[in-house]
Amino acid sequence: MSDELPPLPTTSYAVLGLLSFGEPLSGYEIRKWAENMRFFYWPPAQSQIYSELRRLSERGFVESAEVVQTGKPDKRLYCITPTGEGALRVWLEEERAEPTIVKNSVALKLFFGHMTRPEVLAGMLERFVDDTQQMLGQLAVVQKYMENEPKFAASALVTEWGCHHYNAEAEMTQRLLARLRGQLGTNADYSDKRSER
Amino acid sequence: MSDELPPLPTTSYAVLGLLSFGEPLSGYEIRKWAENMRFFYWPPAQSQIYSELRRLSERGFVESAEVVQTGKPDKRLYCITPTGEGALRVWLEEERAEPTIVKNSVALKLFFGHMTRPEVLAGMLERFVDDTQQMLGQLAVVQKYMENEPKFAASALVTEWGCHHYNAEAEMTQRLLARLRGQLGTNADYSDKRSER
DNA sequence: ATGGGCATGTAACGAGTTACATGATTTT
DNA sequence: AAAATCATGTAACTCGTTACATGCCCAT
Repeated sequence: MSDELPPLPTTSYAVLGLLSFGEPLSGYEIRKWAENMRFFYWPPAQSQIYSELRRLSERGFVESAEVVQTGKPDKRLYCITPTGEGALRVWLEEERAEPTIVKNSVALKLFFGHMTRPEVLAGMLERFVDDTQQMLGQLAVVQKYMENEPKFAASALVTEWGCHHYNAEAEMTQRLLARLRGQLGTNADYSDKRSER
Repeated sequence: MSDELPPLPTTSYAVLGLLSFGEPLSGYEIRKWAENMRFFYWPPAQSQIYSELRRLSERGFVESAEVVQTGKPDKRLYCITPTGEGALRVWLEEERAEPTIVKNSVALKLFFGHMTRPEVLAGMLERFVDDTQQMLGQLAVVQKYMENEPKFAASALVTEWGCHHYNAEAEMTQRLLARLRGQLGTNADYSDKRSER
């Protein structure tokens, strides 16, 4: 009667999903996988991964094959259970997806651009382009790893999508930057800085 | 000595920044503005806006011109102070920007696509394209409001950037969808569903 | 011997959401 | 008469991060 467990947050399913590829993984390994997904889904902190695994375990969605010692420190490997697979499938098939969350502080700062000098904004956008291209390079590595592995067919679709995404982002930002530089001289708001000296 | 206040989270600056355009705003009005920024910065819950305003007020970054009654319920208008403007400028000019956070649960679900049928994934992506186009329409309204207002010159740059962004997103997702549909028949993993009936 | 990678976990905190509470005015 | 909009706020909670604690192995 009182067994209406609250729904799990998306982050739990992200952890659960990583165990659905067949291999048992430790918390530590899950963390590394999750980091490769940061391009489209922000990974939880290391400590949260361990607590998610405990919660998933309480629900019977994962099981820990007991501690393995490979000469290294103790290592607790987790497997997804049939119950867990069922729960994952139910989640995957839910009609209503929650909205995509974006927190782009560069965009936010540019939005308040009237409070600072255009050169500051330009520098910020330059760094953003650099960062985006770096992300792109890192994503390309992940993608190369996944394409041609049939197990990761769908996953590779996502990383490829991500490549296009960050590519487009970098290009759009560069165009924006060019426009911003073009306005540097002509903008009435800031042209008085010329007369300052 | 002990006055090392902890740095404010980005969300605080989002609220503070909205008061930097000159007009005093109430919590309620800030909420509406923040919602127009959801395209590039996820807005805090209504209740959090009020608590951020209290925190900002404690730091002397904003001041509340006392309660105004326009026939309607009480309305507390907040203004940014010179101290607040200084703090905002310092934040805007910080060299190291924090990373952009993305939580795209559609991408996440597609990443685990091996656990469900391609038709489910296709339906999901279709809905995502629809949602993206709807976002685009809403953003266009905001953008129209801001362009040509000199006060919002920088802000309009962001909304325009956002338009390109969501446009690109919709197109990329449609291409992805086409590819997914193309694989529906040829993929060995799922071709056995044909023999099911 | 120093630093980095492997490996797990706890405690305290801060960020952020949900649900609730209230009540007037305007629109349908 | 009902619903939406305006308007503010509290309490309880969950989500998620940071910092700390531990300790081994491996490479430089």
